[in-house]
Amino acid sequence: MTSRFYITTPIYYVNARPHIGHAYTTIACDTIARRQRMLGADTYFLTGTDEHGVHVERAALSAGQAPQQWVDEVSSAFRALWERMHLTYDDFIRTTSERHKRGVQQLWRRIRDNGYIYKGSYSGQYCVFDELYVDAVGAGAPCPECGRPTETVHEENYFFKLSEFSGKLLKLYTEQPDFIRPETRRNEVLSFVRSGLRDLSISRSTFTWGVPVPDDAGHVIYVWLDALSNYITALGYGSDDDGKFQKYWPADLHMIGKEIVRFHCVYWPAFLMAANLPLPKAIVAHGWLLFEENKMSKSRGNIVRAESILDVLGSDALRYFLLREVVFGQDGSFSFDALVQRYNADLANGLGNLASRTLTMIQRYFHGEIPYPSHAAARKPADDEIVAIAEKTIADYSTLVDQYHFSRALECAWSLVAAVNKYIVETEPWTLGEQQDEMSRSRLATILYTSAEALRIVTAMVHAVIPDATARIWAQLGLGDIKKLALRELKWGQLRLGTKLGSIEPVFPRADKMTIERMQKMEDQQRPTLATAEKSEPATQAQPAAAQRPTATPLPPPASASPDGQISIDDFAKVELRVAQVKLAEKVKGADKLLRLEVDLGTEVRQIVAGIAEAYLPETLIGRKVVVVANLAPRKLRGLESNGMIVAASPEGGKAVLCGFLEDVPLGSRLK
RNA sequence: GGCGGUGUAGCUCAGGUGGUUAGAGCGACGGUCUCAUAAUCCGUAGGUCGUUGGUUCGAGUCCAACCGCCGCCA
Repeated sequence: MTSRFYITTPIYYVNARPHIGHAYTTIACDTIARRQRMLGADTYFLTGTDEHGVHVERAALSAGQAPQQWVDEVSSAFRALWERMHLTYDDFIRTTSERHKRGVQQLWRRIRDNGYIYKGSYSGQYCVFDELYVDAVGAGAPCPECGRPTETVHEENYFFKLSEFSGKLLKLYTEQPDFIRPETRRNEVLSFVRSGLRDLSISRSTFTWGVPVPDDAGHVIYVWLDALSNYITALGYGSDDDGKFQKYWPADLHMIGKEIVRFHCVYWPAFLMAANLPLPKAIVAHGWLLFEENKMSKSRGNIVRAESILDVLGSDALRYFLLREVVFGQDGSFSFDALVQRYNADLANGLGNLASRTLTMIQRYFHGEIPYPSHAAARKPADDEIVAIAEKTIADYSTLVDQYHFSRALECAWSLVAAVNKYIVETEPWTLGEQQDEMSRSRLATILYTSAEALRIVTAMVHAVIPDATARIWAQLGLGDIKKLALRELKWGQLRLGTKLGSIEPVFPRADKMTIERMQKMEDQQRPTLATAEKSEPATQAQPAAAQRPTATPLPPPASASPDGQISIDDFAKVELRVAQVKLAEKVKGADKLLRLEVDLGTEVRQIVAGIAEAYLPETLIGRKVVVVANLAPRKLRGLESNGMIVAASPEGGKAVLCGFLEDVPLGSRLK
């Protein structure tokens, strides 16, 4: 019986276009899925988009679009990118699809019929932004997720009896220590569950963009219950044809980011238990991909898209970099510099060059046919060493990669590459190539066979990671279609003598100095366009790219003032003043005058460092609406990046007085 | 504030159960070969192993306190 393997990515929220963070998760899953297929497993790889919730509704409205139109666009952007990257997913689920909605409602009914859903009422604080009920006292208390002031609400909701599952969940974590990886996430979940679980509100009635609660159209199902269900609805759960569900569920692996551990490790198993459905076998949480040590964010303007990398270096380069550079499970750092360095050192100089030199010599000395020694005496200890290293590498690599230690696995694979390069230098096949005697020819044949066979083995092993280049090396080795490779049977000596090489060409041409600039330039060019495309972000849209990246684009010339000091209306229009609300304020260490603020512009939260500490205590500012210069170029103060400026009156010799409003104004409103 | 984690060469990290001169990769520098994508290969780099105490014949490796960073929770 063939084994089955069902693997999922999270479904991506369509409030933003795909970037390399999304690509990272999906690449990791694609690698695992490809490997499982090569190992002969009947593999099913699912990804998709999460399209419900108040954020999406809001984004669509502000773009003047119907929600459905909006989500169609963004969802297709994800699929377009995945196609370009040759990601081999088997299905793409959208939460707005009928098949999904039907399945979610079915799951709801099942949980309800089992007695785990009840109608209750909630009065307290609610964060509209995060759709989150907040356990806090006092009107306007800040949301623990985003820091925005919460609203006091009284509403009827459906609740899930999460509190009844503490014991069962703890039993699950104990009996299956590998249910949650890595260990540190497991510890978090354990302490969360041990501290006691409260029932979970699983419906919302304040907006409509969601899946209606069965038999009560006034409510929509909580986005997380909606979203998590995708893992089974995509398999046909709740439909007439649930063959795939029967076949593939439970999932072998849910791959997720560390920010959604709780939903996957606590809520999801509890929902499934309540519905009497089998639980997934494992959940693996990876870390975040940072850009040069910083979190990628819209306000920083440092989100890296995958497109420029694909255009310049190709998808293999990105795949290899992400899996090799980042210790899986931990946060990792992306930079163009590191990408190019890895590319040149490992792919071009390492594997690419090994293929090139080996194949060229076989071409030159043996007319392009894999040679084999005619004399047993031509064999030397160095050859056997390579065989031993190769066999050990096959074993070690597969152990590591099957534990999702991609970085160490690739390091291990490359140790074979290095060993073969060294072997070639030490055995000097080019010297033997000048000799015509039979012994020299035999020795030369041994060396080149050994090199080519080692190359074949590395190529086969890492195919799941760098599929395109390895397919080409495979063809150059004269081995045809790499897809037919049975990885499980991979071992030394399978390369047949006489195999005719294909045409040889470099697979990883070296990247020159201009490479980084080219990618960077593409990113910069893309940003203004994206700002326009992402209509959900009026603040970003209005913000010229020049303001975000002062080094990349020349700054506009200073506003031309007339001799009497007057400016034109156009000059004033360059200053983008907007209403924002302070959600967090704290003193900057070591600075008497500075406060670090986080302000909400309605569409984004950004950090501003303001020199008002002598005039205001931080805690008095929280919740206050202020005026912000939104398109001011970022600047570092005391090591903190300030993205804008708070407008205040500055009397001579007196303390600053913040600008405010007598009437209430919506966040993000522009002053003009 | 509670719980958990973490701090080792310029960078990224290895260093079960304490034991001779603390390791690897990359980068940098010097050298070599020439089959190869100016690639390969060889050599060099002397890091208070966060700080301070303690246990021990002996601690990067155990304990305590402190400092820094991170995560989860409140």
